[in-house]
Amino acid sequence: MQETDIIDLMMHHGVKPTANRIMIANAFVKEHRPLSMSEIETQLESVDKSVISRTLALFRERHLVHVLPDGGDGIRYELCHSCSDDHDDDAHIHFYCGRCGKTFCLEDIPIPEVSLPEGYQAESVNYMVTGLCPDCR
Amino acid sequence: MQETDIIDLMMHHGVKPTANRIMIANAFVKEHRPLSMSEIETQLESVDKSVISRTLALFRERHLVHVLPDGGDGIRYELCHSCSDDHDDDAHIHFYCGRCGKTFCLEDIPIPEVSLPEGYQAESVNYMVTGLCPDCR
DNA sequence: CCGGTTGTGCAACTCAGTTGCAAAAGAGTT
DNA sequence: AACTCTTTTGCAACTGAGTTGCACAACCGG
Repeated sequence: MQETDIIDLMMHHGVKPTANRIMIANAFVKEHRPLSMSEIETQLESVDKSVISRTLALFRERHLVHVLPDGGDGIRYELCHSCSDDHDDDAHIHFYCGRCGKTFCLEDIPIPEVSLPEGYQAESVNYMVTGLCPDCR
Repeated sequence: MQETDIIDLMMHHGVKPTANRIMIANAFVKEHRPLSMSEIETQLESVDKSVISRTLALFRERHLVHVLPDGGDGIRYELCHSCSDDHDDDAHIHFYCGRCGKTFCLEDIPIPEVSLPEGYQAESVNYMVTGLCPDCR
């Protein structure tokens, strides 16, 4: 993805593309995997954590990123590709490596569906496999 | 499950059954769903949070509970039923209600398996559906 | 150039969870 | 029971991730 594409994406979601925001969005493109706030903080030393916090909140509100549970204990943000501007859609499984702590998207693997018991109404599904990634095996 | 069973379970996992620990384990039996630390804190006002913290760490180490991501942003602990004393096993899906914030075990629904790409080595799988529970619909 | 809106950087704050430590409770021995 | 050693408990202090308040800077339309 080019930087111009990112800017387009942000505009399309009603987010003004400032320098900080572009850097943060670029971090997702560069790593190509869901990032935690602290990972972004480490990667972008020059950007204050308050800016990162507020930017992620904004991105989330505008459906530019969505949230998924970290394999460890927190949450991660993933750049939306197929999400519309008012609805999140994230249909692939994720893999959390217990050694390096990274989370990967396995984009080719759709989440298998299940049928819920009477009364439960699903909105979204998260499928997370924990184990060792190719680099850490 | 009777209180004597809980004590047996604890003994079997090498955990000395003190009054506090029995109360904490009972909370899981009573609620019959994964609990967060703060939920336990609320339910057992008389038990100090440091005791809860240390007890959960111990339970976890001895495979009496295992951990799963909270649908929200933290983690929850679930009493192991089928886990051996040195290995966790948790093969059913979970449901997180976005309104009341509770997490439910759907014990009858096994997690559908997927085949991972070359190089990824799975250890455990978590399948979490978010939505509205029967009480909150 | 001006005035209003939006974004930024710093410091202060919050809150869940953890840790240090001394007192209390247990368990085994004589 | 008295003694000693180990484990658990309760309190207070600490920690760290994340958020918020606020003044200043950047931006934008007229």
